[in-house]
Amino acid sequence: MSQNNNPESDAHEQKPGRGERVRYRPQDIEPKWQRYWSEHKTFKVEVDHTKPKYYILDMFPYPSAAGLHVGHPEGYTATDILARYKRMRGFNVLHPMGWDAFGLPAEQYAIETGTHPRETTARNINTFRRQIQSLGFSYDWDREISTCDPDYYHWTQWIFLKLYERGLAYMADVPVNWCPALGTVLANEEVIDGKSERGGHDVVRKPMRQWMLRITTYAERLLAGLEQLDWPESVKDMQRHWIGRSEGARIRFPLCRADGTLLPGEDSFFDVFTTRPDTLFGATYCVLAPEHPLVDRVTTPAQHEAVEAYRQETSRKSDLARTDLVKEKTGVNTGGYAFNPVTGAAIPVWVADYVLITYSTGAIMAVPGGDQRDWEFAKRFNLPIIDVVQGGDIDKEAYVGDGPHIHSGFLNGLNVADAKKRMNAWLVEHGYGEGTVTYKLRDWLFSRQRYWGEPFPVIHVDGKPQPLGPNDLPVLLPEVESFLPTGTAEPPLAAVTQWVETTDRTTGKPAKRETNTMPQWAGSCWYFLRFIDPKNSSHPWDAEKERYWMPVDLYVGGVEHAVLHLLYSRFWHQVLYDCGLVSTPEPFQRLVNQGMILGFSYRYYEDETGKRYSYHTVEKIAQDGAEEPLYVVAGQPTVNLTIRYIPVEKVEWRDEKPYHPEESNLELEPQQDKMSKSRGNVVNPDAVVSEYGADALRCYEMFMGPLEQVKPWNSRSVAGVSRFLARVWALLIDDNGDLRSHIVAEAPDPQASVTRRYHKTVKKVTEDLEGMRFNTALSALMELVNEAQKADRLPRAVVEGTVMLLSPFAPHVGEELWERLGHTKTLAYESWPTYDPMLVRDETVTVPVQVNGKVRATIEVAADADQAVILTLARAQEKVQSYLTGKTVRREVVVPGRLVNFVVS
RNA sequence: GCGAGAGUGGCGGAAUUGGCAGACGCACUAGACUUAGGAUCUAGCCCGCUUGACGGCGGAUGGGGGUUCAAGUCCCCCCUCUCGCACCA
Repeated sequence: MSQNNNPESDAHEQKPGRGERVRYRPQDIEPKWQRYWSEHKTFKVEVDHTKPKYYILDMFPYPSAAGLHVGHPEGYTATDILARYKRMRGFNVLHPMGWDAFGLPAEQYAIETGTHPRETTARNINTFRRQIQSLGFSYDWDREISTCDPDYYHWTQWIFLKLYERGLAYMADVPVNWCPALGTVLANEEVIDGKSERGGHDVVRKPMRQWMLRITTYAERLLAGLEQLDWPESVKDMQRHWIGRSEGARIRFPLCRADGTLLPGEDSFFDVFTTRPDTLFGATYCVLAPEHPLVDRVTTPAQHEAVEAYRQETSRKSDLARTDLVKEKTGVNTGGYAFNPVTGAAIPVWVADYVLITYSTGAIMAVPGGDQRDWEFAKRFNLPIIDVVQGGDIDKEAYVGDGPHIHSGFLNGLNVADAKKRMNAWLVEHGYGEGTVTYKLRDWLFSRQRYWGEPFPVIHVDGKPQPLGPNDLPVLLPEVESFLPTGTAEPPLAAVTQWVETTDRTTGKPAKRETNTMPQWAGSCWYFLRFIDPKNSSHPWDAEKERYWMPVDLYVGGVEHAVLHLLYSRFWHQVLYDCGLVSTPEPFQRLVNQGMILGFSYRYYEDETGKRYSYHTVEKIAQDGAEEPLYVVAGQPTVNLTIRYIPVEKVEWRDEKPYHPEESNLELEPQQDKMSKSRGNVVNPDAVVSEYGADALRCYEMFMGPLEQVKPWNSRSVAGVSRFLARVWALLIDDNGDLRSHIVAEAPDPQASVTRRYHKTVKKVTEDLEGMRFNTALSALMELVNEAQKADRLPRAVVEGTVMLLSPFAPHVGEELWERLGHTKTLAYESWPTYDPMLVRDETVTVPVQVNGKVRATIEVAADADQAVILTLARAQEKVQSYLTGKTVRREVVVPGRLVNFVVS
C-alpha cells in the first residue's frame, strides 16, 4: 500500500531551525502516542459496576473506496472529546468503532472489475482504520466489528428469525422499483425523482415476490416513543411526518348502476379512507388509483379503451411527472357508479393519477367543496360541487375551514369536529364503515436482488418459505462465478445452483434457499448492541452487559439518517424489547447531528463550442418544476451554458480573486458546495494531518463553529489553530526541549491574573463541554494561553490543569506535555480539573456609565459594590457630569456589576 | 405549497439570554528579529465624519415598525437563504 499519505512519513524535511530549536512537531509525537495507546490498550473497557457508564457512539461509516473525507472526523472528534472528558470525570466509557460493510458500491466495483467485494471491502476497511487511527480517537479497538463478517451477520440472521417468529416478516407481491441498469429492486427511499439515488438510472414499477417487514404494526409506538427522546426536534418531526398518522374514517362504497341499484357480488364495493367523514354528503364522485384492482370491474365496456389507455400512460410516467404540482389534473371516467351510502345517490367513479395506490386503500371519495385537489379535478371535468360547510366561497376554491354544516341531512348545523363523530357513529350503525387511523408509513421492503448482503435464513419447501433453526446459522454467503446481474429480476445467488438446492432437515424434502439478500440497513439496525459484547459466539450479546451499557447515551451522526436508519433501528429495538432481549424500549437516548462541512469550489461556464464564460456575463433563469436553473449568456437567452469547475489547487489567485489557470482573464465564481470529486473541492484529511497534525485537524474541526451547523472548510484557518498548539508547546517547553524554568512548584497566587483566568477557563471549558460547545471552549483555552504567555511565573498546578483541559481536544499534545511535566502514565484517566468559585469572580469590575443609553464613561468598582456607591462614583465622572448639567435626571438605572444608565431630558 | 432553521466586520464565528455588539481565530497593515520567510514576536484592524495628536461625534447585527431606561436578543409586518416534505385523501 502507498505510504504517501502516511502521517509518519515526514513531509517537512527538517530545515535546521535556528539554533536547533526544539519546537512543536506533531509528526514526531502523534505516532508515538498512538502507538502507546494501542500497546497499552489504554481505552479498553469492561463492565465495571463501581463506575457510572457512558455509551457514546458514532454512526459507523460505510468504508468507501474514496477513504475518509473531512466530514467524518467532525462527528468523530466531537464524540472523542466527550469520551475523553467523561473518562476524566470518572465514567466508564464505551466508545467503539466498526464498519457498515455490506453495500452496493463494492458490488458495483465487483461487476466492473471482477474483484470480490470481500477483498475490496477489506482493503477499504484497512484504509479507513488507518486514517481513523491517525486521528488519535480513543476507541476500544478490541470491539471493532464489521457487518459483512459471518460472526456478525450470523446474528443479523438470528434477529430476522425473531421477527419472523413474531409474524413481522412475510412475503408479498409488491410493485417494486425495478432498476434495469442496476439489475435490482430499490427501496422507495433509494429512488429520487424516478431515478436511482446512486447513478441516476431510470426506475420502473414491476410486481415481484418480496420479503416485507411489518413496521406498520409498530407505527403507533414508533410515534409515541419519540416523546421521551432527547433528539433534535427537527429529526423527531421528520420521523412523525414519515410515519404520517392521520385520523379519519374508512367508508365503504358499494358499486351501483346509474339508477342507484347495487351490483351483485361479494367484491362489488371499494373502501376509501377520509379524514373528513363529515363531508360525505358532499361526495359527488369517487376516484380510484389507476393501479386499483377494481378498475376493470367498474369500467363499462364503452369506457374500457379510454381507461386502458390512461392506465398505460400513467404507468409510463415517472413518479416525478405524476407528482408534478404545476401540471393540470388528469383522469378518465370509468362509466361506472358508486353508491353514496348517506345520500343514496349514484356517483360516478373516475380513475385519476392524483390518487396514489400506495397510500391507504388507493381510492377516495371526492368532496370538491371541501378538498382543493378534488375541487380542481371537478372544475376541470365539470363535476358537481356541493357546499357542505358554511364559511367559504366554493366558486373560488374548496373550503377546508370549520363552520356549520349545510346540505348535510342529520349533520346540518354541527361544526366539523362534532359532525365527524356523528358521521362515524352513523357509519358503524349502518355497516358502512368506522372511524380509523391510517399511516403514511408502509411496510418495509426488506429484500434486495444483490449478492453483497446478508443471506436470508430461509428455505422454500414446496414453494413455501420455511425459516431455518438457530443452529443452522450462519447461512454463509456462497462464492459466485460472476457478479454480473442476471439481467432478469433473479438475484445473483440464484445462479449458484449447488447452494440454492438443499433439503429440508425436518422433512427431508428438497428445498431451495432464498436467493434475495437483506438491505444494507439490516446490519446497522443493531450494531450498537453487538459493540456491547462483540466476541460472543453463543449469543448476539450478553444480557447483563446489555443491561449495564444500554441505552446509548449519546449518538452522533449526519442528518441524512434522520428517518430511515434511525427509524429502522428503533423498530428492531422495540421488537427486541418485546422479545425480552433488550432492557430499554429505545436504543438512542440522545441524538446530535453534526452539520455538513462544505468546500469552496470555483466555477465558470461553457457553451457547446467550448467557449468559456465568467459568471459576470451569465444569467440564471429559474425554471418551473426543475431543481436547477438554466444558465445563459446575459442578453442571449438562446445560448445554453454548462457549469464547469476548476479544482481548488489549480485556481490562479490574483488580487484576492480566483482565475482560470489557462485563460488568465476569466474570473471564476467562488461557491460553497458539498464536497465532491466532480467539483474538485474535496479536502483529504490525510493531507491535513501530514501538514499540520491530527491535533490541529481535530481542533480546527471543532473551532470552525457550532457542531450542528453547516460550515465551510477554510484551509488557511487550520494554520491558525496549529499556531495555537505551537504556542501551548512553547509555553511549556524551551528551545532546548526542556521544561521552562518559570514553571514553578509554588501554590498559585489567588491574586495573579493568570490564576483567575485559569479558574474561569476551567469553569467555561467544563460547561461548554457539557453543552457540546466545542468552539467556544477552544477560544476560552486560547485566551488562557494568551494570558499565560504574559506571566513571568507559572504555577505548576495551573500548567498541569491547562494541559488536562486541552487534552480531550489535542490528546497527543496533551500526553506529550504531561509526560514532559514528569508523569509516567497516560493522562486519560487523571481527574478533570476543578475550579474555585471564589476565583471565578473578579474582585473589581468595569461598569459602563450610560446617559440616555449611550456609554459616556466607565468606572472601576468592587464586584459587590452596592447601588449607592456605584451611583456616586458614576455621577462623579467628569464626562458624565458634562452630559448631566443643565438636564433633569428622570431616572437612574443601576444594575450592580453590570451598568449604570441616567435617563435625562 | 407545507414544515423547520438561519441572516452579525473582508471571512469563520462570539455575546453570561434584555445590559459596553464584534470575544477567539483567519485574512490584511505596520514594525521587530532575520542570509531568507508561507517561521516567530509586537502593535493595529466594524464603518463614516472630525482632530496636528490624545481624542471627540455619529452610524451599524437582512429591511421596516413596536415594547423598554436599555433590543443582535422580546412582539408585529416584510425580504433573502438553507434544509426537509411534497397530490398522503
